[in-house]
Amino acid sequence: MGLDYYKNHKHVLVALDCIIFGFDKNELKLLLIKRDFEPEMGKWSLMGGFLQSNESLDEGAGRILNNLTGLKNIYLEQLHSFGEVNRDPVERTISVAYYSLIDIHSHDKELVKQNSASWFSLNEIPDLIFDHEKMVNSALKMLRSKASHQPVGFELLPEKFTLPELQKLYEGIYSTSLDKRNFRRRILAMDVLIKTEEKEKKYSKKGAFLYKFDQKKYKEKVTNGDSLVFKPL
Amino acid sequence: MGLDYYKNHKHVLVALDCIIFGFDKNELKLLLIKRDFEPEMGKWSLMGGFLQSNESLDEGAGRILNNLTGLKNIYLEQLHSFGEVNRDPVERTISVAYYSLIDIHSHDKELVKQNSASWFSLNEIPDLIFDHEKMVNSALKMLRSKASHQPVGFELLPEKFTLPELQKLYEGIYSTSLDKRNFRRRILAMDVLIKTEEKEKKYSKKGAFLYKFDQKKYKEKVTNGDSLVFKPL
DNA sequence: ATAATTAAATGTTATTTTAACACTTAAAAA
DNA sequence: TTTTTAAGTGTTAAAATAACATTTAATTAT
Repeated sequence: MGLDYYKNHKHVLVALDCIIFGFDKNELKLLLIKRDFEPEMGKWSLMGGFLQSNESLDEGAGRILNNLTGLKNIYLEQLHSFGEVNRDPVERTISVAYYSLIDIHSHDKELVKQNSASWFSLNEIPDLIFDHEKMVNSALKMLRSKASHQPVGFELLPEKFTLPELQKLYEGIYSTSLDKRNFRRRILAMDVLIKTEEKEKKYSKKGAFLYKFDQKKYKEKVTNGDSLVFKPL
Repeated sequence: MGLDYYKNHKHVLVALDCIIFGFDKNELKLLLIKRDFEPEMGKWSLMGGFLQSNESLDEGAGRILNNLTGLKNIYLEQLHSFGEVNRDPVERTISVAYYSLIDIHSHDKELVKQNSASWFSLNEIPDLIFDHEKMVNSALKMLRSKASHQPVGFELLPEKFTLPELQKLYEGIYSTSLDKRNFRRRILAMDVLIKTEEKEKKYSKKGAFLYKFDQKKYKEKVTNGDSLVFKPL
């Protein structure tokens, strides 16, 4: 072996695909694009692109997410790399999949339109190209697992949100229904929420108090190694 | 865009690196190789290689693991892909890291010698090339997380093992000490162990009963969606 | 033969956590 | 002022957990 050992190996294309979650009208949703290019033109797929030579995998995924939503500094985590030999019919390509949680109301709707993208409820997802369905299932599993031991749910909500909204979100993530009293007790016990004096009256006459996620307290807890297990179930 | 869209992107090398865990003398260990090729000749690194065009990522990782240990059908899971731009000084390379759990006494010692590989205790790991230390830390974290909700520990032991040995293993994985009575109660409560009539007398005069892992029962439980949470702590 | 040694094996209890459950309150609308 | 709607709040029985010490089986030494 030696330096030219490297040259004797096949170089492959590296794709980055993003599973983008949002939450709207009490439902967990996914942002998909309608391909206006070959292969599989006209079919639905995850937003993706190819790794460029001047960027890391994380940076590439961030760029692709930004291209579609206009958002920066978004919750984005690597999910898994998919590398079946014939997963892309055109050419050997491995895909590094990322999943992202965004506040569905904060993205650039114009960009989304330009990319012929739309949001789909989890139970209305169309057929997807290649192995993208596998990626989505894997991401959903990951999201569930993550949400049960890290407060990631907040990433899907606007800065201020009510406890009933937060509960609906967790119910969406786990496709289940939760007891209101137990939910509130547990989520407040995590001690990373700040109650504001404002009320959101969209959903009821009484109105529900708005809360904010306490980033600072959360980071402190992480630093101290405090457990942040949140089992909504 | 179109078919030749693919051609306009840089193709990169894809490496596969294996973090190989074993358990010996009450310690969790890692199998590392001394590089006899450039770059970084003479330094320690994870066992790795490049993805070939006729194999999937999983298959490639299995091949590399087999090259070093002679073992097949080993517990092997994808960990994470590492893709910093300059992680490999020779050429842009992304590495898909896998971690593997093997019975340390079952591998081919001749092959290991040929590859100038050795086993290292976790607290005696030498400096590693590139970003391999990051990979090891990440794998250890993953192993801990996995072991707490799936009975992966058995992969690191021979077919038959005693409960004291199993406890030592978990203590190694979590770098902690556990109460014998609570440990036994919990591990047996999982109901995936078969007690044999044989005793292992290596460690005591009385001898400890040997147990086997009940693959069949385990798979049943997985199929039924039974929870298999094991919190040794 | 008996005693000493060594690690394996075993159960109980107080404490904490969890899950199940129904009424009251605030505000707007009728 | 009555009705409507969803928000907000506590208690309790059951289950899970964590803390803890003695007995047992077999070998080794006397």
